[in-house]
Amino acid sequence: MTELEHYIASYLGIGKFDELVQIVSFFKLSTIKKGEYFLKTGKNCDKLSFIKSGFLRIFAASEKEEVTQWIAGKGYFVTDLSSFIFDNPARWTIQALADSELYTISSEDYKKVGTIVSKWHELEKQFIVRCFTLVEDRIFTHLSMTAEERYHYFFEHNKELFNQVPLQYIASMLGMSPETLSRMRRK
Amino acid sequence: MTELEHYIASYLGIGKFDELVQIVSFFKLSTIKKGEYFLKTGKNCDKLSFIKSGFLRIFAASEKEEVTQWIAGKGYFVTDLSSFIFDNPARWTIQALADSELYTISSEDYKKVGTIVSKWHELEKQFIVRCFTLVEDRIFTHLSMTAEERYHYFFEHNKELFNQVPLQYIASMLGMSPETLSRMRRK
DNA sequence: AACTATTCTTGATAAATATCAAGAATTTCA
DNA sequence: TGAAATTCTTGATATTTATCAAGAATAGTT
Repeated sequence: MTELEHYIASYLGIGKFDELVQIVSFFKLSTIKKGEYFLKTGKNCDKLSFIKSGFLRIFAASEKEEVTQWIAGKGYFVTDLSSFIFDNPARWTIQALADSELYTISSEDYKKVGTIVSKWHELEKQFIVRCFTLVEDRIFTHLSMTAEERYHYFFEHNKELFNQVPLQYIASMLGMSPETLSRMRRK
Repeated sequence: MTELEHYIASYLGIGKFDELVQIVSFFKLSTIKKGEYFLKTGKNCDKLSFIKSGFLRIFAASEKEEVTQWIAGKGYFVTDLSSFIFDNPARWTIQALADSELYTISSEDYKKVGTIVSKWHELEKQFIVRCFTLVEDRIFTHLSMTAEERYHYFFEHNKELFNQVPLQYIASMLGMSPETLSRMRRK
């Protein structure tokens, strides 16, 4: 199995191997250079990508500053889900934090998958429910933890990010100032 | 159209009226008294309810205290989504904050809907994506707003809660202490 | 209505976190 | 490689929010 087959099988639980191969064949490998934009707020997000290597930052502008919603690395899917599914204007801007390799499916091809794979909508739903649960958990961390606890929790689960991504973005994503993150790291 | 038909049509966009009527027929009206539990953490959540009247609080125990994740009122659906879809043990406890009327569908009947309504999984997926987007927005409020801004934002959008629900739960849901919420209200 | 529970408010104080400013370290790029 | 730009750290200080404690207000119960 290729890497992408492996990930899609484990995320979506595609049972039949020939279906899996068909799905994967829709994804095209491309690269994006550090600093380039995958998506800008207001545009339509017509693609869903799987990160083979590199990092992408999902963020939006608030009144005062940029707010980093998430940083996605190897093995993550990236898209503006609402824009991708409903053809809304995107709420997020997505930018490469490093040269990255992406397997990308267009929304056009994505729609075809439903006609090819039996139970696709069921599997897709289940995948989105898992995403929903993760985001819900993240709210819980904001309701029940201090900044320092969030830092530790995140650090334990995402060590790889800390050497490869500017810390200011991690701070924003954790809901604290860069100075505060810096001080917590010292300990 | 009944109230429930109206809500389900607007949330899920069911096109065919006879399908809508069939779906709604699975929902049974029942009542739950103030203080009673709709669901307890660790149990299986085998039902999805629509609130006709009243309020339910969704919460979980953290190390220190109870953390209120959300308070649902009239017009909301309540369930532990992950438990309902995957038959996991529930992560949330759900308790009535007032005598409430619920339209409830069992997970058993819920599964039948997929066989009755064409495009059900598609519609269901779209509904869950909307829920995902709402939760994502909520994270954004924690990353970009102060406690006071979150209070104002929430108050503007949920005025009805403030007279009918203990404020300590609203405070918890907004990620602040009850005293802080009290002080903000004074202004 | 009177008693009890619970919830809410308020003040005093402590703790957590943000802001500002400057210098150090690192990265970028010509 | 070296200069410029960006990012990170650190200290001093301000602001926000939490905690503790007590009394006031409200809701629940007999």
